[in-house]
Amino acid sequence: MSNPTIYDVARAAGVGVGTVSRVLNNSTRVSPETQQKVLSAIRALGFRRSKVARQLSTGIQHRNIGVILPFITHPSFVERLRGVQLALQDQDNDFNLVLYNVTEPGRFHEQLLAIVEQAAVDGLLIATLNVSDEQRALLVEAGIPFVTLSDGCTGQLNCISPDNIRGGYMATQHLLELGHRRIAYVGDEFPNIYGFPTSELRYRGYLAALEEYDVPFRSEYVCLGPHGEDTAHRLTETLLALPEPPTAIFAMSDIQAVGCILAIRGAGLRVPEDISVIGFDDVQLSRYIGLTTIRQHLEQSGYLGLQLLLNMLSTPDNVVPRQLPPLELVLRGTTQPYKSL
Amino acid sequence: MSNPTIYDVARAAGVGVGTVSRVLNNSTRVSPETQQKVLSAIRALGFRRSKVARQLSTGIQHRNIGVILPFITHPSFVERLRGVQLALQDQDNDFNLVLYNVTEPGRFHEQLLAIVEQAAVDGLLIATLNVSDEQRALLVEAGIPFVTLSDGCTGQLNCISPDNIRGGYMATQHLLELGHRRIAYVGDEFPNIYGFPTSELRYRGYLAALEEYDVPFRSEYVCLGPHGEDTAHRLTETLLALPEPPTAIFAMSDIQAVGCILAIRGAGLRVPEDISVIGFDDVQLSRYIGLTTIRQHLEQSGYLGLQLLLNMLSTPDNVVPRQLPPLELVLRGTTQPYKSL
DNA sequence: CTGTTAGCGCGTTCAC
DNA sequence: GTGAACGCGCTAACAG
Repeated sequence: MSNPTIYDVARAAGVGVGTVSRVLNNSTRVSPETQQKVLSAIRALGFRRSKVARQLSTGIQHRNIGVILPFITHPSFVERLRGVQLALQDQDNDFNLVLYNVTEPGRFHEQLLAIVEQAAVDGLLIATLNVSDEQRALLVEAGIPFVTLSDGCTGQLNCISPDNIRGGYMATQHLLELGHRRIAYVGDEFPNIYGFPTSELRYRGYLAALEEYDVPFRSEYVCLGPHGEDTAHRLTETLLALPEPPTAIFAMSDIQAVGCILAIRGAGLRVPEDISVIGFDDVQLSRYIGLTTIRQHLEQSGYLGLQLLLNMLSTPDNVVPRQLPPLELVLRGTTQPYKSL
Repeated sequence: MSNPTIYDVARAAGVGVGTVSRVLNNSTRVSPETQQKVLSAIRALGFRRSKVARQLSTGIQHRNIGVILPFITHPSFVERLRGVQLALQDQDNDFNLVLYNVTEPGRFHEQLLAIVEQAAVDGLLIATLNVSDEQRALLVEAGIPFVTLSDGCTGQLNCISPDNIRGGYMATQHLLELGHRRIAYVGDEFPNIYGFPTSELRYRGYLAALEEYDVPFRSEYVCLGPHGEDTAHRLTETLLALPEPPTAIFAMSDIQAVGCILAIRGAGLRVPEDISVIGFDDVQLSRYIGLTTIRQHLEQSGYLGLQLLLNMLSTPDNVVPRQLPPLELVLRGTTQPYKSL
């Protein structure tokens, strides 16, 4: 029932295993006739040589680095992946890139367990997923170096993370400096389903900026919901229906900002003339639609993350920390100074 | 110099290999003291158990399906990958997704060779890359089932491909029906660096449509260059500088269409009032910027391709062909009827 | 040219 | 509870 081995092939062809191995490896020292015999035996049995046995025997192990991320529709994963890929190619080492997709938040732990159990990976990059202490310990114990691209890690060496609080502050500050006082926040509910606190952190920056500018907090201006353009669209509609709607919106991601903009336009209003909108991330899309946003260097984070991981893999005793460039305010066309009507 | 094995650990801890194996697998039947001895020996030696040996021994091989594609900045790879991922998750089988990135066209063959040599993969999805007969034979001989997401395969069972000629025809026809007669084609030089004939096929559709509508072909309206938004931008500028510039542009991809639009706007003209633009692909971006385009169901093609591959893997004797939905004209805001000035 | 044999590193029976 | 021996499927070195 199990797959045929070279022994089966050898028997079927009436030769020794060595010969089978030789034709498999295109060794020249095989007579054409026996080669044919072996070849047809291989075909007849549907033989396929075992990768693992081969690797064990040759000692040639190609190593895998795994990237595990929630494969959500969000474009940010692409940008990070691009960076990962770039780092991999720069180093020119023969690591395979194995992609693990977390479809449901609940399955992350299960998948992590499987990865550890199978020893499937030599190093792991964990993107946009919250790693519990227990999970950290699991990986450490298994001897699998890992780097997280989390949004809320605080000064851990093996984590690449932007300063989300500061980013939230910067976005809100920009709006405040433009004279806006009725500023809404549209973001993910927190903690979000994957357990990362991105939205909360950016929200805290939002609060801090409001306080700094002595602008009273208004709970009706805070709209939280599941991540996505559609949700942001709906939330914005409720915002617009308010007796005193906001004059500016800080969306916690560019995709959500798009939802906001579409909702505003759908209500017959203009961006930025009637309402200013600022996003967060600076994904590629934002360039094309001219969205003002906070650039968090997503590609860089993937790049640095993988570079760090490779560093941990090659010289564990000499791991040099990596630093993300500071967040930048990218001015484009969706914000403008507040004008009273 | 080589990595320590359980034998080394056993010797260092003064126990047998069996015991080491037991603590490794959390077998309960180990006394706490010996467990500690083993554990510290493991730590001292920096032991990490071999993945391959373990797999060989347990017989638990997890299978890999490889996806090889040019990891260009082009967003279409993302869409296909999303489809691939979806198919993988729908089947709920424990295949690992291994990503191979072709950075330089010349390296594709080399990478393919490596994949075959290492038997790294149980099935291969080859996206947007031209596979020579020699390479096909290589894969067949190695017993690696593969599916291509090529742009120019003609009725092969293991290929998912849109009808690019027809797509080119549809795009051009749309422009012609709107009354345009001065229609430019902006596309990749062909064959492009990766050897696939996409641009040429769509161009042939363009020609066919022109002929059908008795519109004389004008070579100055055909602008070819390396793929990318920037190139399209430049090419469009030369188009606009023509004594008699086109009134409509068919760009062979959405990204290039974006380049065209930006160039047109940069010249102080409007889209579609002054010049109509139609793209090809219907990537996500196009929805946001309201680009009229030909939808080629990229995600679907990834989905169907992987589904087909899994089908070939599980029941090689009963491979059912897959069919891509027909191309669709997606009307958005970048084309309008021709108006003479 | 070809058959035989000894590992590759680990899990897993067996006896002890 | 623990050590020794065998086998996973294949390669490579050694005889013939």
